[in-house]
Amino acid sequence: MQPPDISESEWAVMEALWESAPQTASGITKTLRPTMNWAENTVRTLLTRLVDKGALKTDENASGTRVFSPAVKREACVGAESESFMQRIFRGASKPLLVHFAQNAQLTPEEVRELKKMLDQSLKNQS
Amino acid sequence: MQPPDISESEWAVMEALWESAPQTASGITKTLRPTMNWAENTVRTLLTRLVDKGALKTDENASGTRVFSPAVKREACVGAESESFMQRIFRGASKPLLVHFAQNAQLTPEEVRELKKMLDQSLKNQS
DNA sequence: GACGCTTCACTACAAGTGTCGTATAGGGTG
DNA sequence: CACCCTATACGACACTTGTAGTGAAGCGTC
Repeated sequence: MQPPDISESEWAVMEALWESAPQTASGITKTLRPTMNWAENTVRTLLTRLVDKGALKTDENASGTRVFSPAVKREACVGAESESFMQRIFRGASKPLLVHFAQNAQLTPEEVRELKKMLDQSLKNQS
Repeated sequence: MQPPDISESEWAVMEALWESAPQTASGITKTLRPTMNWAENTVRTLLTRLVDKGALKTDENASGTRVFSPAVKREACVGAESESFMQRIFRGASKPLLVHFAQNAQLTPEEVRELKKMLDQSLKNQS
């Protein structure tokens, strides 16, 4: 049940559905129209592939049209992607990664405060 | 001069060269042998592709054999990859990303201290 | 000068991606 | 009923990636 591998375009589709589900194919197309300017068939292909991969599940709505919903949690996918990204670029060392993002992120003082709190928390939970 | 897109296998090759350059094709193959168990031709293909992409440059050593060196800095590539990763997964918001990694990274108290310092620094440099 | 190893340029080929187009089937409308 | 629109399934096609194999070219040796 590990989150499947989700490609970049597919990710956009997943986002739309994590945001609001279930949706029909044409609904999703409309949702995505402003950002990705895809033909409906493109979206449908992505949907089919995502269903194949087990990332989405389908059902029928009242009028008998197929609707899609996520079958995997966003957090799980984010976690998996992050992990593989970290392996790839930082060979598993999270510190340099955090350093990189800490240096390059434009954070507000507020966010910095929050993050520092999180870091402390992470120490405690580690036990 | 933007860092080109470097695939996963290609990263392994780049890492070897960032670690020590210049190297010959067979040298790199030997360097990588323990981790990736690739045929020399596989490595050569990756090298050719990386040269095509402009990520590597070549020269000849004393004995007339071709040697490869990085044409792009590791930091630049890490930055580019991180940026595109962040766009893809976090839609540009660095905070949730940092939150994610801060929560999931197993950091030592030492590292936490260091990171908190970095975060403070990043605020100052921002101005 | 024929032979064998190293180097290198080409070619190969299956999966996965990005982007659709076509063809078909079912339902609502005049 | 004839027609049109929507929904769905399938096919298509070029490009990238992973992972090599083949064949020629150069040089060190017997």
